[in-house]
Amino acid sequence: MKSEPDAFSWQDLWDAPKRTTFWDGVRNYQARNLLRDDIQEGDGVLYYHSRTKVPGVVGIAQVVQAGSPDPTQFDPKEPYFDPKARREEPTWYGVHIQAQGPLDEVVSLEQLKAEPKLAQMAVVQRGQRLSVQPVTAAEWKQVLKMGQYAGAGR
DNA sequence: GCCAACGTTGGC
DNA sequence: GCCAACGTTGGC
Repeated sequence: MKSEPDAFSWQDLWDAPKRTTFWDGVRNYQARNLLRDDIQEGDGVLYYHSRTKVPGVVGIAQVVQAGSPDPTQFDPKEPYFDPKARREEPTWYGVHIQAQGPLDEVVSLEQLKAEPKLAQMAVVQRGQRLSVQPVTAAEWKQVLKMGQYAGAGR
């Protein structure tokens, strides 16, 4: 999952109540499908900082509740308000995620691109802009290894 | 249903 | 701040 640290950083998630937040505001259909249909409770999350000096994976989170309707689509005061969204059949979804722990070493986009094992990873593909992207089990392991991830709760 | 115009994303 | 990439919009 990509976030711009100016908007909501890894530290913001870490400092949040129960280190948990609802990942809302996604307004892209491909990403919506992932949030609504594919992402399951218990899935691991690579937390990625974009539009920063060194973009890359900074921490590990976990999905603690699978997809549910994103309330901001119904609220005219919200920047993510969608006048076409209907409550009977919500257009946009989000998931609840909880921070597990920071990587010992940030794994930069540059490193991701340089690692042959990650050549197929979504985030290194040209023109890839989705804010939520799939990660395979092998990619997950490799990124944690590169980040010297030492486990949760620190 | 085509496609130009426009808006957004995000690395650089 | 630039601009390539790509999604969306809307006229026709």
